Amino acid sequence: MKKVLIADDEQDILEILQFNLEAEGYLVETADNGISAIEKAISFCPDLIILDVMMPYKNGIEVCNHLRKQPEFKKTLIIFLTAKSDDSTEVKGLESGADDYLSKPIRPRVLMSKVNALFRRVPSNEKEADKIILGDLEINRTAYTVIYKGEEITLARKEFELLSLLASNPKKVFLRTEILSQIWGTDVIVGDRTIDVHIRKIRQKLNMDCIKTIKGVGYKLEL
Amino acid sequence: MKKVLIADDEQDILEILQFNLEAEGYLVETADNGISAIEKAISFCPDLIILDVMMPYKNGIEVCNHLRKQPEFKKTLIIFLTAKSDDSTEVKGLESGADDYLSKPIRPRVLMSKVNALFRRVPSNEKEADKIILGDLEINRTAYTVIYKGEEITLARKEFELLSLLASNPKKVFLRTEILSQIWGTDVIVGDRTIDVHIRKIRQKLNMDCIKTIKGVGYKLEL
DNA sequence: AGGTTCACTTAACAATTTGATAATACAATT
DNA sequence: AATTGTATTATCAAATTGTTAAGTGAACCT
Repeated sequence: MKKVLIADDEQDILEILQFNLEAEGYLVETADNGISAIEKAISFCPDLIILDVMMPYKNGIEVCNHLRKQPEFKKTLIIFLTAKSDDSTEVKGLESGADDYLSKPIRPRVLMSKVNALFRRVPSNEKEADKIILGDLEINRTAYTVIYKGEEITLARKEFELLSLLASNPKKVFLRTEILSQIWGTDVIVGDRTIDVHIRKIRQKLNMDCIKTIKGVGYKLEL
Repeated sequence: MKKVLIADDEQDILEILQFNLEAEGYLVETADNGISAIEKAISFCPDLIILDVMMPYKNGIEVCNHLRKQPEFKKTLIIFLTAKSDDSTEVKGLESGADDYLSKPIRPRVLMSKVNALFRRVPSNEKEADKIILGDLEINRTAYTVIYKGEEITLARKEFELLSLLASNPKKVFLRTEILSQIWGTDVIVGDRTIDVHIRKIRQKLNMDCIKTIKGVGYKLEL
């Protein structure tokens, strides 16, 4: 059963949405401000978050930006809700990583269609996809753990994501540009040595040598 | 590079969309009616189709329904475009399997945000390891490996690219100028003996003699 | 607030790999 | 034998990556 978090400061909107979503079989929680939305998102782990743009304490876009930084919310669906229907807000919303945008007044049937359309795109088989086992190496993306040769090793976020990426397609050579855009995103600019340093830390922490360097090309994982 | 098909009967809309999409690096084709949209979809295999709802011969929703029945369009992204902004059309559109809905007038920046947001959700179908197998020689461009007579041999970047190039079209004679422009690019100028030296290294490392020299012309791979 | 810790980034330099060239040797053709 | 084109080898410069240490800023904890 899919979980939906709705954040809006207007009580009646919360009720309408909750009613409609529950009627379609979704599990719903609500929040009435930005701070509480973040807290509930963390505790509730929803599959979809519907965010009003204008809310007390933290507006929807800020909430979205904050959440998208956390790896566990990278894949969560986010829909914005707003009365404002000017371009720049919409663009800002979508660029902060939202999946859709809906302007008030809310038309429940339209909303439901959108919600269903979004869920159609997201494969629900998360359990298998989140665990990668390669010989001595076991990566659990949900639990955020790495076990190498029976030993559990704690990796920092970037290290973890980097190793995950390489492990997601072992033997494939990932170009440095590929790694950058996958892990750092296209708009962040980091120095040349950043990737190397993370690679080094992984090699060091896991005491492994199966991350191969292909000079002038990139890195690959090979057990 | 992602491919986008736009179908609309208004020429100016086609142009605006095409311009904006191409500016972001998409490959664009257009159609100006429903029938032609279906034909182009089949021949062009786009990753995204933008459909005007109101078009001659077959409207957008009919096109969408038709395409969604074909297995090869199950995963294709579809966005509707329309002047009508009544609920029932929107709902019908989304329920016929579209991924999003955009009402005219088109605001290019909003459209681009939506397009980008959708593509973010659909992981680009990682190509299967592209391999070239020629008798005893196996070149894996994804893993960046060469296996010759069962033995894995490490080649430097230029060597690898050079061998790949020759293997990409065995028996074809590659002119020296061709090799230069393919591997070194047009703006880099290198001396006359550079290619020879790399060819020699490959022959040496692989201990092979199937790179034939055609004096005064170029090289070819022949097993 | 103030201080501490930690992840992340950058800088600086060392180590390594690589690619290009020159010099020379060889082979084929005229 | 002279000419033209290619192979071989050694050498050096350039490009690339590895490593260490230090700086930065956010989160956390009094």
